[in-house]
Amino acid sequence: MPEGRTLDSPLTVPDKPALEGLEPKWTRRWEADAIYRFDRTRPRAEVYAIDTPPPTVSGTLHIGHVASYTHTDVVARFHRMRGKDVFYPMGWDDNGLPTERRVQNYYGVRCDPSLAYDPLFVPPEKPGKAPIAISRPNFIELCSKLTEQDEKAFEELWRYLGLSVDWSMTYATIGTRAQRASQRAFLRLLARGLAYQVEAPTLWDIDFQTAVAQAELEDREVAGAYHRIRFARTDREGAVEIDTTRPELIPACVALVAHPDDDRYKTMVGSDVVTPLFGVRVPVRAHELADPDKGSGIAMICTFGDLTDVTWWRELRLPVRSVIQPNGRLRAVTWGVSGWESTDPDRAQRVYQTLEGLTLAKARAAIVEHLRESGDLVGEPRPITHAVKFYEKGERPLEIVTSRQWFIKATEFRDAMLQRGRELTWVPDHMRHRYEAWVNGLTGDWCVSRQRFFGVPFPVWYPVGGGGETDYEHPIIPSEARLPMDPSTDTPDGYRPDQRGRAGGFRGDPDIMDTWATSSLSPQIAAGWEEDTSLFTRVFPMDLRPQAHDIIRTWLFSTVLRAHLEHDSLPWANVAISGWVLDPDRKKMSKSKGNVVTPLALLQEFGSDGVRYWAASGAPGVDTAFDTAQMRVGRRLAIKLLNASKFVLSRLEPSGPVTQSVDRGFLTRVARLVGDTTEDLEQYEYARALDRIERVFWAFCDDYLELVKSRRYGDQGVEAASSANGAMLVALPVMLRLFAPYLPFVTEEVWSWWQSGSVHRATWPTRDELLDAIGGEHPADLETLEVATDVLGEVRRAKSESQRPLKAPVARAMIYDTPSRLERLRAADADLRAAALIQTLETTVSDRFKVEVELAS
RNA sequence: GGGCGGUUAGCUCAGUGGUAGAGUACCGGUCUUACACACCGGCUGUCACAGGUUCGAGUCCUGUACCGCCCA
Repeated sequence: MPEGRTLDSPLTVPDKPALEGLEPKWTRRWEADAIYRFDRTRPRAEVYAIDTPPPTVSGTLHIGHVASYTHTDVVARFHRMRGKDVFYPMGWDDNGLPTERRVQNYYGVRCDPSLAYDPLFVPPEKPGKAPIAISRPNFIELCSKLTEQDEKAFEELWRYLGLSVDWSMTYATIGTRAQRASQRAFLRLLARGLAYQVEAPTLWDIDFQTAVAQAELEDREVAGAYHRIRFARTDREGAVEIDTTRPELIPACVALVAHPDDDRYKTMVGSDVVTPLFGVRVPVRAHELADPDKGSGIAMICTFGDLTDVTWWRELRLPVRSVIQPNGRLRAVTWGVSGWESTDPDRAQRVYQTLEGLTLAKARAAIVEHLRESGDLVGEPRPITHAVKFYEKGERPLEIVTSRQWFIKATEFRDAMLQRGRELTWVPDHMRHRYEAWVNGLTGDWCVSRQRFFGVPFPVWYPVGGGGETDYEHPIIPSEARLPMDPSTDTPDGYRPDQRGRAGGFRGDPDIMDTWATSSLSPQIAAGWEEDTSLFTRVFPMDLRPQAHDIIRTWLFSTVLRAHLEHDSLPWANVAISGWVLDPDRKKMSKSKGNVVTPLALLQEFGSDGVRYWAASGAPGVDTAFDTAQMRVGRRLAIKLLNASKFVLSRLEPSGPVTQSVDRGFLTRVARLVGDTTEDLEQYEYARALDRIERVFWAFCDDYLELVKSRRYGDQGVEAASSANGAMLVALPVMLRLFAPYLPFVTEEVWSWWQSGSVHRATWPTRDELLDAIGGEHPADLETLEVATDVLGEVRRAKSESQRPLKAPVARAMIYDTPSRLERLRAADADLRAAALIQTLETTVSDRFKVEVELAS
């Protein structure tokens, strides 16, 4: 043994080491020994806190999750071994639409908030054909029940993968703590005027029947058609022709608009035209957003056909004439009354009656027929494809519906958000552009209310006036001590439960918060904001937010905003963006494409370490190809670690100071490796670090061990053998610790053969511990090792090309090389001869390296 | 339309100014007492294209093409 080193515990090396069974064995031990438990006595400076993404439990964990959570776990394990107390909790994102949809399908139910709670309700074994209507409390019960099951399955998978999460710190976004934090944060924003409620045109999904935020939009190219339609002029004879893709909104038309510089329409601006079929006088107006190149260059403004209509309506101060209901059907209208004036109310009514109650698509077809009959349709509709806004989870285009919604102020903090983005360290750096583009493109405040059921309720009631009307202007706010609360079941102070909905009583806000309104507080929820101050001051603001790039505009942005508003700080110092896992056709893995690979079978086939190896080869921010071949390589690496370790530990005596050149050379190489990988990992370059470690390890197995094999058995005497064994016993535990963040199972297994404690609580190796063993760097000895390895390779090639076994003896080997390299080689002479079975070794000075090999017959 | 990233061996990817690399696949060899779930060796390139800077460019600059993503 090297001086000062003793065996920690007796050797227990299996005869045939194997990977099978390591996952259950070690996950149980880690849990029992609380290896990953956060120590809440350490000061902030000694803590590394991670804001783990809470996965959506009603979805499925796919191989993409495995990849990105592995990246974070490698970083967490590195910092833990560096001596940091790692705060690494898991969260479950269980509230919101995905869960509602899953519950609806799983149990065959739908939520009807008008129903009363049925304490005896039991869902059917199998979902029936027609969904059963159940009360909101019953529905929420089912949501909670199902998410609980899902969370268990998720946790098992994460444990099997080897995530070093502290499972005692787990939170759920529908949990009590999350509800309390969300409601408290909301009430504080409300008190400061940063949250407000307003009745305004809002993006609306007609299938989910809820408002949707800008961040949840996506453009999709869909088929449509331009319809050219005549509007009668009033300033003179004739008509003006407009192009629209939405003729069904003619009854909602409030104006026409052209570009102010468009000579075709300049003289018309200010005059009125009359809508076809409905005979409504509407003005012609001018606005820069009218595109002269689009259609006929003059457009119809409806309330509301799209977001540009909203802009025109607001800036041109136009009236509202709304026909779209929240369910996407045309509502009833009485023509001729105030706001619905018509030059021919009877005709308008007659036409409109055929449209009322129809879906928008059917109304469009019907109105085109009317226009054809009346001669107001010019030519036939011309098919086009155009970008239409959809809710990212929706199937039909979004509509714009005027409704009362809660907003959190965002646009006025644009500059502050840009500044926060600059303060953040982004890995990789270029991802900051995504954030900046989003912040610069903000068009409005953040709509946070949703007309759904399974989520955090808005903690407000409203007084009900004498006539039964709701007084939205004077919300009743609970004290923070009452949180979390549900205004649909809780009663405000000073009221009785039976006053709910009655004149002079109260009414609860029916909405719930957007899921991002809760998960934007994930650092606060996990850190025990205002509930566990001792924890909070140790972990907030956190060190790292790991996440994928597709939710920079939602989760990342909203978290930065909330921390800025509530704490006047960043929520974390660093953000690491992971890429996606692509299938072999370079397509993103997604459920809808049907190319999702479920992880458990892979973990079982290749071992968690094998899959983690593949995952950790994907650099931050870079998309990774799904590749089982890489997992197989990882599995081989893990097996190699078992066998090489077994070899090293198979003969510990004699063991002593590292005195031989080849040994010192190799430890010099390992010392450099430790320095390089430590730097890499500090910068989240875990993939590059793994590549380096792996290279040195394979060189250790293929070349170094082969060179010293005979010496360690005593062929060159006791001191030389002691040096070999001593060096191996220094190198092995260093390499095990370097691999530990990547391959937690196999490294722990090997560590347990002769060390006490967990490798995952061992100290990250340092250059100094290696250099202490050899008295500083030995570059000359490293060169000795390199030249010996080069020669060994040449001899192997000669044997291979002669189709002889590697154990075939070499009668004579002539080495051509520079004087200095030949000089270095002398220190490895005996090792090289033994490893390559060279009988006579000769050298010739040359400026070009070459080996001539004469095999013994 | 604006922006970001990418394009290197059949495949997956390293490579930030100094002689093009690794793994894998493929081909051939070896049952060498840590490992046949192994080992050894070989083969594989207009570094997308066109200009430019430089003694020297896969690497820096300009432009083009294609792929992916983000934002309109």
